Amino acid sequence: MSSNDLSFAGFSGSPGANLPALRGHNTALVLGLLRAAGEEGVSRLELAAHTGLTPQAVSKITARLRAEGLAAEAGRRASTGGKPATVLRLVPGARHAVGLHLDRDELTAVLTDLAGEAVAVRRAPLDFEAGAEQVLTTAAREVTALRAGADGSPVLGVGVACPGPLDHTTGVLHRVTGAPHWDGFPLRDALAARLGLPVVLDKDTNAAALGLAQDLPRAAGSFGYLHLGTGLGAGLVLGGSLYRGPRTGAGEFGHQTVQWDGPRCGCGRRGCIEALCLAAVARGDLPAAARALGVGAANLVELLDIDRVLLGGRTVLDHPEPFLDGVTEALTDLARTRGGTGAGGAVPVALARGGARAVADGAAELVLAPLFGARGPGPAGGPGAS
Amino acid sequence: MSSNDLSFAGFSGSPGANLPALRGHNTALVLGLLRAAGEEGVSRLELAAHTGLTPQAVSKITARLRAEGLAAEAGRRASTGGKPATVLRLVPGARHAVGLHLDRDELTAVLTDLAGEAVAVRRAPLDFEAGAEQVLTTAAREVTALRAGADGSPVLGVGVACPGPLDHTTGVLHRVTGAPHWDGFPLRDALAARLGLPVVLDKDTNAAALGLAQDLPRAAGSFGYLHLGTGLGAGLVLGGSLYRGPRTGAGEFGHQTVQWDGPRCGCGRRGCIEALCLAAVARGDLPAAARALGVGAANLVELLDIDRVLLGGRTVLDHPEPFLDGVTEALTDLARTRGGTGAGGAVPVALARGGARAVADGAAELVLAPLFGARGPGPAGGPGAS
DNA sequence: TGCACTTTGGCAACAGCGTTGCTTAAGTGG
DNA sequence: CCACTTAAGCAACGCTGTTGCCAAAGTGCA
Repeated sequence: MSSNDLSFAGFSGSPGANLPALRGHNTALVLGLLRAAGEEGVSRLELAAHTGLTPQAVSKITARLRAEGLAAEAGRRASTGGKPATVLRLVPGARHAVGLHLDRDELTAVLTDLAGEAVAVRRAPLDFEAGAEQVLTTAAREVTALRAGADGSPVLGVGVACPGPLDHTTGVLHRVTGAPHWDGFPLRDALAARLGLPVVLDKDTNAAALGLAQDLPRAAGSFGYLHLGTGLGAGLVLGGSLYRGPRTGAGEFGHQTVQWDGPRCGCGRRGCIEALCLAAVARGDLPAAARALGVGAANLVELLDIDRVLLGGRTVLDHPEPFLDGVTEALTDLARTRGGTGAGGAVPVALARGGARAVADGAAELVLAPLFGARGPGPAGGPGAS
Repeated sequence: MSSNDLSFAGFSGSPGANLPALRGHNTALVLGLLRAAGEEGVSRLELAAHTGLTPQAVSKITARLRAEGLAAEAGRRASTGGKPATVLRLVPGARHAVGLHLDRDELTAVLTDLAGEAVAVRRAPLDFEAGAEQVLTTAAREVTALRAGADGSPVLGVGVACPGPLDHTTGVLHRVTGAPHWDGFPLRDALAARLGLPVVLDKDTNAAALGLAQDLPRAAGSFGYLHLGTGLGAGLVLGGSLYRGPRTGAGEFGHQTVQWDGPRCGCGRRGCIEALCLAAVARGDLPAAARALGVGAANLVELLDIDRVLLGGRTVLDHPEPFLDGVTEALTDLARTRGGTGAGGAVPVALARGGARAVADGAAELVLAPLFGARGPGPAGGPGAS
């Protein structure tokens, strides 16, 4: 593997797996564990235990990673009665990625290392509705400026996060509210052509959720990220991996009906969370907005059995407490009615890490995440070994 | 591989993949395509095209399957200018599985072949609340009686579908409403010990959804199965595979709030779909019940971007039309507000195939599905090759 | 009737994956 | 000083899908 070609993860496209795909899968798995270990590092034997591979296989894989500069030895552990274990660590600076958050009025761009840490940030005013040409020019300028910070190491690609509906698989925008001329525009390919870099496009909420997923302890986690800004949306991480749905339409949380005989929403129907929430925010009644959000969060938790709810978006970030309190109360109430299923207790609510930069950081993760293993949900379930 | 050991699908447990796992993965993939092809069969080259494997690899895999009796040659295609293709078909009778539906007042047991077709059905009255001993005895008796129908071919295992909350991974029941003594009972292991067969336990709605998933054209499908009987629940198939959530809690659809200031539900909260729905059914107003169901279905479609809604359960099966009409109307209304995203049109609604036996058929699928490939959602998405 | 062509599928040799068996490295503890 | 334990590498190996080549079995035109 040389320079920019980091297409691990195999299994892309056709489902059949051959030897290169298998190698890619295991390599990505090991890289993912190295990343999760962070500064502390991991020993080869620990990697073997976590992956289920033999120590010898891990030795070969890590030897390749070291040869490519992606991993390095970093001291030793204290002995436990025998030869002390050699600690391996990810070399974060070996590759970089760019995350681009195109919001309605502002562009945020970050250059991150392999660990997902931002090493440079740029902001610029943006009029998203002004049209493709202007946006592309601004975006290309900012990305080019950031690339200098990579300091020689390859930039793997650019992750782009946008508001409106869009198709992740094709990289095409759909009728963005307030900017109809964007409908059908192949933003991904257009930007890729300008930059000469791979580009991945996704919704802002999905990018943020993907970024937040990297903080979770293990791959098994499921959570919902609720983003309340000028609108209300959600990103869903199920079984450790981002769930986009067949048309990148999953996470349309704002128009969930929670009061079917309620006030009419801009979408034409009644009692949508977004309408209830934003109306309450407009009249300054944040607790009421939080209650509406809480009802939706409870529905989400109940329907998808998720482990955690994270809140973000400008409106929440401006006044976090009332929202945290309101949603916590709704979920506590839910837990009470469910009677505590053993491990019981309410599903925890927290503020999403990253603040205003959460989306841009997550956008970079659109490029990085595939390198570290897809961590999809397992098989539909097999016969228990009786 | 001999007799009962059909543990394909590899990748179970630890995520690291070795050669046996790879072989299992591809074998399951081919078996899945053979099953999907049904009576028509598939040629080796078609299998190669669908899996992305080379024709030679497919030849080796199918040769093994034929040696094991799981596949057979079945005539030839018409020539297209060269040597006519040999058609391969699954041999449905090579293995069997048992599906067990334990409802509150009745037991339904089916013996199915590899294709999932029922070859024998038994029903027996059951008092689920009477206690474990009685239920186990009845279940063991019925399964034993069915096994005779397998006629020498190995029975792979027993899939068991129950109402209440339970844990699929451990096979343990949780506080079933009306039968507190079941709480914590290890039904899977107890039944496996009696029968000497592998047992898989899951919720009735999950089993039904898994069964219905086999009818879908391709692996990519996502749908929600809404089951309205004595209660209201759902089974979610996302990206072609059943989504259970971390604690087998996903699909708790009945207590979704759709009218947060509505009438109080038995669960303690207000405006749950189940309460609204069942109240309407009780007073004979099926259109109103359907409207409530429709609001929930629209929420589901919007949140998870699913392709299809299927309805089932006794209450729906008794009078399908009003429910189909009501839910269709709700989804048509939703599609109108969304403005038709290109391929547009409303998400289709249909009655679940299988009628009263849908759950039992699906229970058998708990055993069969792992043999045919897990078909989980793909990686979180990689950089498009610019 | 014959021959060129196309398509299907198997045989044999091969590269490369993780595994196994064994050896070396580098500590602890009596 | 030596037995013991733990970590990690070397070499040989089994098995995977792949590649190159060839036989089988049709069509279609001369």
